[in-house]
Amino acid sequence: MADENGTRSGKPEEFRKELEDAAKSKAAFGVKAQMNELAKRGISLKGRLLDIELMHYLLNPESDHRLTSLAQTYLGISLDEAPSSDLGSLFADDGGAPGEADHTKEAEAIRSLSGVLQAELAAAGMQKLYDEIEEPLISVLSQMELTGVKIDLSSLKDFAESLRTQMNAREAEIRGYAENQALNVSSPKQMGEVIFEQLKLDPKAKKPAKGNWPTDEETLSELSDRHPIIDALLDYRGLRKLLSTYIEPFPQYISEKDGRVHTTFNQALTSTGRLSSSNPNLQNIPIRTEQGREIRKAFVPGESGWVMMSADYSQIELRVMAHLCGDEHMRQAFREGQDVHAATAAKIFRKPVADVTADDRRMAKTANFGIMYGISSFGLAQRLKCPRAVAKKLIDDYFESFPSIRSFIDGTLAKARETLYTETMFGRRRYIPDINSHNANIRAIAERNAVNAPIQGTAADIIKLAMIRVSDRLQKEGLKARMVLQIHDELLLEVPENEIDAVKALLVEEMQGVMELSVPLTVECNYGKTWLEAH
DNA sequence: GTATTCTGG
DNA sequence: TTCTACCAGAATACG
Repeated sequence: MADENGTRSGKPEEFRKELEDAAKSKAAFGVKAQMNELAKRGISLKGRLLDIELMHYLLNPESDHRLTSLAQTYLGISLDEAPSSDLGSLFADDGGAPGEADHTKEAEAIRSLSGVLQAELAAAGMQKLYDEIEEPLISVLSQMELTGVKIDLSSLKDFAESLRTQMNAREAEIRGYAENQALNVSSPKQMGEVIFEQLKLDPKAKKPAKGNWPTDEETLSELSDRHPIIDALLDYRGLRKLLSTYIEPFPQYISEKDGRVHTTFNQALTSTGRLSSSNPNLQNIPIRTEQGREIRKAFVPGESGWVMMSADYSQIELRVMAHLCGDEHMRQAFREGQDVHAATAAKIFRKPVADVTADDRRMAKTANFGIMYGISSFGLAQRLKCPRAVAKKLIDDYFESFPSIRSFIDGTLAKARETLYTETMFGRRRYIPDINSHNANIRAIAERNAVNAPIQGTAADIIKLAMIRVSDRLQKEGLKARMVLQIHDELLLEVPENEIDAVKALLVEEMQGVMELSVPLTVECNYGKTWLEAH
């Protein structure tokens, strides 16, 4: 941050004026964090935001974006480590305030880099992606981070106590079975030895050459008939996870100023263009188990008379794939609002939809996801717990039923081999340097990444654009409702009761209308007193 | 610091 | 012969 005197102008008031001057471009490294700090001091950063970290993230999402590396690579100059967070670097467009001579070397580097990287973006066809998606998203995310979300800890107290009691009982039970009161039940190494060496629950299992016995859920659930220690351990782990990850850490994240939790949305991190969330991660709050869902009940509106509202894209990645490959059968299924996994099953098993069994559907659903992730017959067999030959037949039938999906995959791979990158509908790139590797395993991983990145990345582009549109609309219409979280295909808002209808309509309209695909983008929107009820 | 495990999309 | 579905973050054990 700038010191109290301002670093560029003589007086703090002049500095504020420049920061809030929409006609002045601001270049910086990591604009969102600086925007947050300014906002806390009542200063609203305006004007073009040339974030060199974000620009470089677009140029190559998986590379190192540190300022020192960028200065070295693009300018050939060495900067000191531990860069200052001095806002003196914010000004891009002129020589600084009158009479100001001592620009830091770092600020000069940032200024130069902003020009160089903009040119690189234009050359790569990603100027619009920056200008129309990532740059406007900075202030949307800044606002979401500053707003935070209310987590009602008092509502979790009794639940936490109950979990602790259950967990302690399970721990004692496990130590009893193992006849070892010193056993660390949380140690996979120790539990592996108890299960496979002491109790010998799987006589066929061979000790791994290196490392420990595997004790993950998938392995253990196979053995649950053999001894009650298995279910006790799985139960213990589930309880412990909830307590140690989703309940006990939260008090430390609650701000003393507003009593809310403020996550950080990382905008320049993932390989595909998704956001991530950290400190705390609010994108992996449990929902699948009954006890896990209790946690979502604690996510509540900050004011009485408000509700939580959730709007999520239905099957967005599968729709993106249907659009990208142009498969007529899959597109038709979506257009007609069919159950797409059931429709897939009908096609690959060559039977009417009415005859599709739950098991047919489950296999087709697994296959659909598998295709998007660049499946192998071995991988599909493992997931379906079926013979590899059966899985291979399923994949063959799948591609025979959806030949355009195979063409899409082949075309994507061919282009990647040629250019060494793939791109989303919006031109976002992911480089695939190993696509021509002579090592089959490395090449296979690269191919899976190449197939998945345009699908996952296009979905990420779509929801980012929707966030910008929703934020604009809320502001233009003078609504008090505010976005608080994004969870990849879902937006969570808190909304005053008298705005419910307006916000619901606005969300559906903006999210569905982000862009026209050859399949409809459908959004489901619900609200309630808690996040759980809104979902 | 790495490995394991589990949470989400 | 080996490995095996994509993208993440956090807590914990252990060397």
